[in-house]
Amino acid sequence: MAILAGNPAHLLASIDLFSQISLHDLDKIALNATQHEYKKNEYLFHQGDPARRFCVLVTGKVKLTQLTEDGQQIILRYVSPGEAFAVIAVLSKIPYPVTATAVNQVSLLSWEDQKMLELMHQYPQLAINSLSILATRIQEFQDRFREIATERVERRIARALLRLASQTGRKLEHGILIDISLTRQDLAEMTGTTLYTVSRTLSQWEKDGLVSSQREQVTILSPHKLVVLAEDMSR
Amino acid sequence: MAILAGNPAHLLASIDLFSQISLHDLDKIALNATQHEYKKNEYLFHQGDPARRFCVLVTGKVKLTQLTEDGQQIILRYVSPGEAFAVIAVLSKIPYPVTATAVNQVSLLSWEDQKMLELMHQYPQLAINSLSILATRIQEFQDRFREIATERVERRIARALLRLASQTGRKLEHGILIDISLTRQDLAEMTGTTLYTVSRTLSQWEKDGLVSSQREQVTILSPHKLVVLAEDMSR
DNA sequence: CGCCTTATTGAAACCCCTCAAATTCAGTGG
DNA sequence: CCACTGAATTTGAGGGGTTTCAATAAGGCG
Repeated sequence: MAILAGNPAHLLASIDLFSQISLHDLDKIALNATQHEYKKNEYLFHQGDPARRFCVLVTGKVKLTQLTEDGQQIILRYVSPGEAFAVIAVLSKIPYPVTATAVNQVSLLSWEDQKMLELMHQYPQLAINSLSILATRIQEFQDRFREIATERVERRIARALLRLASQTGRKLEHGILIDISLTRQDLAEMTGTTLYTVSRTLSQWEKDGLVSSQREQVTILSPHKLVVLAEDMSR
Repeated sequence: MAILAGNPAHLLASIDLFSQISLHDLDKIALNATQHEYKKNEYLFHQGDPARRFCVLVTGKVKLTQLTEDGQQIILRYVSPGEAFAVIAVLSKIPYPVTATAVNQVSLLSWEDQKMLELMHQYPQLAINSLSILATRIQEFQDRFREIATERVERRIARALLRLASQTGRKLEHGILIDISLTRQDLAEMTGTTLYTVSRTLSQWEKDGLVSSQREQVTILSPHKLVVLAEDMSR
């Protein structure tokens, strides 16, 4: 809830959204931001809420999910520190199309939507940076759309794990631990399958020495073999 | 290839990308645009080409496709007049991630990428408009991602037809004609299935009086029943 | 310890893909 | 005008990847 403490402009400077903006301007932009904290599993906002704030994650992880009409849930993506989210709703003036949940202890900066629009008029670079962020995100969705449209479940799970590893992987001596609480159900909702199929797949991979999985936790033992699974073109 | 003839600023004024920009400014923006024409089935650019131009479709339809590593093709979307495309590549400074094909006779306006960036700095509203366009597009992709991840083929085909009808539908006395050349293969590439399944589905729908399909052409006879198929929640 | 959530595993059903073959259709050139 | 050709479409048969359902096991937490 507090206005930025410490050295606000420097905090912003390392974030993509604010690249190529002078420290002087960042100071003014930072003045309009408020800081929020959330505990693990707390909701930041719900799908359908009016979109009021433009958010940038500072620490922690945020999960963005969408509920289908018949009650199924899917995970759209995980947000990492430095990334902006809730950009879409603010810009298109519609309710939040997703639900945001704190995966762990989260701290974020946010701007009131109208204020952010003013700032973009004042500092066009801010709008242009947002554009390239959204552009990248569209491309990611196009890729995932292609994947889910053309690929088998096993490969999609492999890709999901690799993506997670690159975002939140922690290197251990025997492999890469995906360092968030991650259920089979979560993986299923990311890849468009069922928790049963995920469980079977992980069991098989465990036998093959590809991964080691515990409750709500996966460690990749052989990234290389997983990449082969994800990329290999021999059907 | 010609610089805009006729009344350039007015031509732009009705396009989303240029909303809330004064005619005076539009005149200057128009000065930097060039106009191109393409014949049916001609390629505007290929996936992998360096991205140089920011395009707005004036007349006709453009199909955006993506090729997978193993040679499968998917259709990402159809572009209608007034819509911008190739936005992503220019903004993120990567090669075109898609191939653009003229579905019929096409005329478009384009701006050189560097020039468009300058214009966005000069007229921030231009960047902000682009943002809300991209925001809408991401949402569309999120929705389609959810669909393809959670829904059965029949429903996905129903949705695809309804979307096409709203974009390029021509009202006839007995139904809505989807007014572009549209093969079973095309529908399959839009919905992540095979042309065989599309063919079977359309055959069944034809028996049920939902649609009437000929070669490369589909007419929706009962939009209402199709909506029920697309939206009905009883599994 | 008992409870609730998460995960595993088997069996059956089924949706959809794959392959093959036949058919229809539009365009082309004789 | 019609045979010829290649593309688009249809339809059947078979198989396989996934889902679904059910039952059991394993972990974490009060």
